[in-house]
Amino acid sequence: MSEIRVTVDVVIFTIQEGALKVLLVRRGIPPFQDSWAIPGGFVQEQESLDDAARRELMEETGVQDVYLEQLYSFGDPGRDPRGRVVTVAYYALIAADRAVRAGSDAAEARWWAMNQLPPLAFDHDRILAYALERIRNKLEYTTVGFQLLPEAFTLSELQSVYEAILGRSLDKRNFRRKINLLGILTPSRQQRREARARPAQLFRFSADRFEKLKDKGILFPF
Amino acid sequence: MSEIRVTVDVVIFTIQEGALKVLLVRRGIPPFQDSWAIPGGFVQEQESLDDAARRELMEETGVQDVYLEQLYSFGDPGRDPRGRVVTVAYYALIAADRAVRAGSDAAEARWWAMNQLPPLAFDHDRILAYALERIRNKLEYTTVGFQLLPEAFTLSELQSVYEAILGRSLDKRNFRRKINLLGILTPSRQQRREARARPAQLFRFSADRFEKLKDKGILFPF
DNA sequence: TACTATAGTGTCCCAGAGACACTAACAAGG
DNA sequence: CCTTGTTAGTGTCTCTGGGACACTATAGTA
Repeated sequence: MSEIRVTVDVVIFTIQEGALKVLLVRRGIPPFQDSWAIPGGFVQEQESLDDAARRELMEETGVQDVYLEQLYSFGDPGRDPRGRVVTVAYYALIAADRAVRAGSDAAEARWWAMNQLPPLAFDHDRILAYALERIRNKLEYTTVGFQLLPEAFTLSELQSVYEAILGRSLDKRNFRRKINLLGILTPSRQQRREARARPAQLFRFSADRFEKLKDKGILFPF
Repeated sequence: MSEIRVTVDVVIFTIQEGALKVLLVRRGIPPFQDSWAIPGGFVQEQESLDDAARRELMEETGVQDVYLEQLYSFGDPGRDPRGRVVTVAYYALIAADRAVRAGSDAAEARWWAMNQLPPLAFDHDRILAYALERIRNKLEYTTVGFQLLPEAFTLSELQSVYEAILGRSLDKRNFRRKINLLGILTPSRQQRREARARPAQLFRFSADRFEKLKDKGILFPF
């Protein structure tokens, strides 16, 4: 009767070479053979939707404890030619320094820049568009941007994450003023020295100060 | 194997007596017999999730063409003691003058004020809390508030909708200034005369001006 | 005609955000 | 060691949006 196959698809974002990238897997079998698709799989009998998404993420990238959030559910009849499938889409943010492995199993997997995507299977273009919209919005009133950086980072690196996601350049002084005003960064004692340039101060995200602000109901305009 | 029952639950909001109310149905059978629940039902084989939500809304209230938006999907194993059920939650906004019928079928149904809810079945308290959070947020950057009013309304009525949803009182002059600045209301020629008081100007929501602003990427701060 | 109830209106002040240009510190190469 | 190239870091002005705040206008009713 009304039993439907339920999958989770996980849009996995990271930052590479100053660009926002997404992990896609190549389909080895029909339908949409050789097309690229968002990694996903069936929800098991005894796991929650969140757990299923975490499991998929682990299988594809080997990482745990990253930012993961439910996005939207897609369930048009006919979105999968094999039969009725409802997918609960998630998106995940992986710090630049942890996004090493791409694809544990045999399937081909690689990172794609969001502005140069291949043709996608199923309705995955819609899902990706929606994920991009969501992360752009969240960037403006939350601290998701920090999830894409290693523990210690420079202000320039943080700014380039924002620019990569928003797709436009930001004013350096205005950006730093806003970050300072939030008061959620603690300077590290160290500096990062790049070749042939002035060293930059390293900072860490201070979650405790962030929690205090959140408890007071203060949001985070960017 | 991995077939799961999928339902849609629709949180149906309206404004009555200056308060935000939600439509709940009394469960006639176990589990949670005699508890109150969000109206919902199984997704049929050949309908989209949106269609299923629309159908539920029609069955419960007899209304069509109202604001309807997907909220979130809830799928913890054990949320329904009878077995694995994933529910895709929606919420709907019904204009005050259309929210007449409550419950077409035999089941008992009634409107409950959001600040005086009865004990709820399943995880429906979570769903309701999330719906309230969503509509509060959306109120601040969209025009969902207008969906809860009849076609012609006074500024005082519009303000009381905002106050009912946000749960706090707003300043009359600041509120009117903001509405004016948006420029999305066209004054009607008529007035509404209440007993024993000065008549109020009636306005209509002008969707065309709204669309123009939206196309320019202008959002709606409240 | 006085009383009551709701409609309608303007100013001041503060905070957040955008536009804008120069100096500082390091490395490499001559 | 001095010049050049590259990135880091810093302050002001101005505009706009939002919050706080109190009185007059118009109707009905007693």
